Amino acid sequence: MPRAHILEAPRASSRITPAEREVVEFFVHLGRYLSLPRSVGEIYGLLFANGGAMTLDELVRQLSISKGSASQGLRLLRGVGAVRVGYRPGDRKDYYEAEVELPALVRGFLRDQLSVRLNHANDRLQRLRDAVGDPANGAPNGLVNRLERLESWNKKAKRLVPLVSTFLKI
Amino acid sequence: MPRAHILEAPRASSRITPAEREVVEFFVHLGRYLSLPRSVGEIYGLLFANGGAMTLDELVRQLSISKGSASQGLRLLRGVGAVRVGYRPGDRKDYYEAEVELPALVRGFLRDQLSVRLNHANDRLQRLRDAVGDPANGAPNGLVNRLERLESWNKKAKRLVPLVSTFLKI
DNA sequence: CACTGCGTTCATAAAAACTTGAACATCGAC
DNA sequence: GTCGATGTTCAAGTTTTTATGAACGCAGTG
Repeated sequence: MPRAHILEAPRASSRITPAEREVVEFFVHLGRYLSLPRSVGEIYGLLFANGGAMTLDELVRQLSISKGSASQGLRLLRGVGAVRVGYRPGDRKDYYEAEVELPALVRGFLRDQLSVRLNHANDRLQRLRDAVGDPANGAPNGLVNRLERLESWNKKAKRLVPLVSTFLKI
Repeated sequence: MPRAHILEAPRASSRITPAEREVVEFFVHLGRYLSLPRSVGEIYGLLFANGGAMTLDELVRQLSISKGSASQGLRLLRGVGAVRVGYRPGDRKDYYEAEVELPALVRGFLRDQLSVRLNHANDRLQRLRDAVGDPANGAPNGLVNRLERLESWNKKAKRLVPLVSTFLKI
């Protein structure tokens, strides 16, 4: 058994700098508004701070998170277009890089999340209005009317999406 | 001890109708996208379905939720402008009513939530950029630059808010 | 073939969010 | 003043979400 160095801290291959820590915390904080897990904010934050491409392994070590968290967090971030994966010839590792262009991010969100949800909500609304229309269900006065109004708002929101896209693409 | 009626369900003073139940479920579902607690969706949903003004007590009974949940949920909903409180002469109860005008709701959200957060984020960003600017903090190459870009996006988002307001006010 | 490096999966542990209910404060009525 | 009705608060219990790490699958390499 080698000599014990009890005061020696667990060694990370490369420690993150105070500046990086600050940026990571900023994105963790920001992520809270979007109900994102802390680990996701940390991963994106470190990739953003670092600027270059990093491997899953580096993220695990430098953030002291588990491989599972890193893998799942990266999947989510890839899913919304917030990180890109890169490859290097003769290297089996995946290299992750933060997408730092807000327009690209928002475009991805509008396209993949918001529009889908608006359509989904519209379907549900139509079915709801029909179900409520049946007199047997005892709908309060004016309810069908209020639901129809909801539908018209939904349509308006759908029209808003491309407007926002245009504005941000500038 | 009175005679037991083991098959008798607990009696609510006035049961909600199937139509109302459907509407409640719709808003619970919708609330999940906004990360709102189930109880909040239920409360808003029932107020929306009902159309009229209801007391905290009625919400508690008809939704079978606790007084605590109802009180806290109503506070949240008041906070974002989704319900209004009304009074009646000679009655100490508060009467709650759903705000069903989307423009009013979104205006409230943009004004009270989004703008505040954008400003908050901007403050944090400026402090972050300054901290990161200090060479002692070991910032990676180009980080200050990326942070400045974030700031410019933040400003762009702020400019977007009135645009959306205008569009929805139509 | 076995072995190793890399990423994913998933049962379980840990943490966070939500709900409950009882205690409390406030306001009028008596 | 006491009493009852009403709404809020908060500690404790419950449920949901997030993190962990061991097991697994897959590709290359030898």
